[in-house]
Amino acid sequence: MNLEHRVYKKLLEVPKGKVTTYSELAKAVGLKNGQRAIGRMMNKNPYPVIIPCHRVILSDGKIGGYAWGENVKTNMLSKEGIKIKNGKILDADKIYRF
DNA sequence: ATCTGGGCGAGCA
DNA sequence: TTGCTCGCCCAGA
Repeated sequence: MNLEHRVYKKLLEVPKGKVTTYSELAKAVGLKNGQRAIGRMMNKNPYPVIIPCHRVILSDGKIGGYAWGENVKTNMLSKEGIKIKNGKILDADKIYRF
């Protein structure tokens, strides 16, 4: 199982209604400062439907980018119960920690 | 609030 | 194989 799959699997641990950060995810798979690497993997996500890559946000609470459009990402999160304001989540406690 | 350098890994020449 | 670019970033100043 390569790094990408480990990342995807970790991401699947994040329950609906919660989100995680690139930083947390990176550390969870053993990367100290591989946040950008995580982002790249999400961008090249081979399973856009089964992998909830929209549940990954920036460590400062901002939504960040998204291959299909940041607005799409924002909408999806809203439907899952995450409150978003000006591109940032309101409830920091919604962030899932591994 | 803005800028900056650092950082990791996949893809392609 | 080596080298370089790019991407949904981060922490510090």
